[in-house]
Amino acid sequence: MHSDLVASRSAEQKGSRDSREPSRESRNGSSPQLDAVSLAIIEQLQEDGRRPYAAIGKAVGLSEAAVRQRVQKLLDQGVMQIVAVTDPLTVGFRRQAMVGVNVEGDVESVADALSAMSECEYVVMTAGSFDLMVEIVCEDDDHLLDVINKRIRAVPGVRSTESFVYLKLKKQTYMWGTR
Amino acid sequence: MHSDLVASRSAEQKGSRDSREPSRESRNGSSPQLDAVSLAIIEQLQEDGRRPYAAIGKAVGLSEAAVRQRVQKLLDQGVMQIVAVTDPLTVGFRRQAMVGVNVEGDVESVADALSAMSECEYVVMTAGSFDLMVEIVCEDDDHLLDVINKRIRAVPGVRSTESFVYLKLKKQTYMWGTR
DNA sequence: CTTCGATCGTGCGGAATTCGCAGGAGTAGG
DNA sequence: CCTACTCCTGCGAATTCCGCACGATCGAAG
Repeated sequence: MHSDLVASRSAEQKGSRDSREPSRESRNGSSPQLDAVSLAIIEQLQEDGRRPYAAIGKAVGLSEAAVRQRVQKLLDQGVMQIVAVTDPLTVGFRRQAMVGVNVEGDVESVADALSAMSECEYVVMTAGSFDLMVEIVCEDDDHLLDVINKRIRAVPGVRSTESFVYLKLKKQTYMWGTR
Repeated sequence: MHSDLVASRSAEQKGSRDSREPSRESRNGSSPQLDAVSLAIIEQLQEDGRRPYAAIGKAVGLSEAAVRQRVQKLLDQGVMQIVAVTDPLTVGFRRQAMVGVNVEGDVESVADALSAMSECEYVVMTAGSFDLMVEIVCEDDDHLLDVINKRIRAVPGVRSTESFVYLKLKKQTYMWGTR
């Protein structure tokens, strides 16, 4: 697939539209319209976030400078972030949990309130028997208890919560592009 | 805090043990025993996965080469990975869901089976009304339906599942160290 | 049809970073 | 004391990053 991109480069470049046309319409109203080349760049960086721009350029058929500019734009737009990820349990956070939340009233405002809490690492609005799913990372049991019972339940609009304490993280991947 | 580390460097270096002693005992039996310096390095890379080694070294009080060697070891050991992360909805995966799974028999073997599926991005064993929580990423509704009803439920030992389809991702962070 | 402005890619040279390797220092065990 | 091992440092050399000027394409306006 990389060779495909490379091989078609010159044709693309002088073609009228090439593969840079938006791959899909925006659904959120704020989707920054990614083309195939940016997707390929993201895919490269999902394999290795420190891969040199020149190597990425060779893989996707762009110059080093062009890759650099695209990556910078993707970062600026917030489409992508390049970070180190770990298993929190390994790094000293002893308690982690997924919390299902039921809301009365405006779900989004509750989601915003929870997002503002540093212990909430992941907040998503869902359809199903929970309105929100929230992943929280804590230092110990006391901290966990405090966050769930004092902080989350104190948010106006939170009707009820159900907690799932993590026992063991089995898989964590970020390479959707590469399958 | 950075200045603390930097200031105490020379003392640490000639001290008998310095801050490099393991911060916590291993709980999993396979935890590679991280010291304070490695934690600080991870923290730097959680802010920016492409930060130069020299800059990290200045922040944690190590030479560029030492940081490089430590980062390489952390990557080799699988303690940390440096990757690009995105909101899958932005990158063209239109359906995403959290699935709670109830298991009869060996939970871990079911977790392994689910981990082997490329659509399962995140698999964790939990305590609570689900034995497993699985996050899945799909291209569209058909794909999602297929994964949940055909693939996940076909795994031996899966008793029941409950799905929470993602409506909107509100927060996604990886900076536990920096708070 | 031409021009203007904006976007995007390329090439280049200098600065900065990464890389590999040869020590030095501390520790544990015999 | 000596060896083996681990971890850090310092230093050239190769590579990469970065800023910038220029060319090409496209849409809109004149």
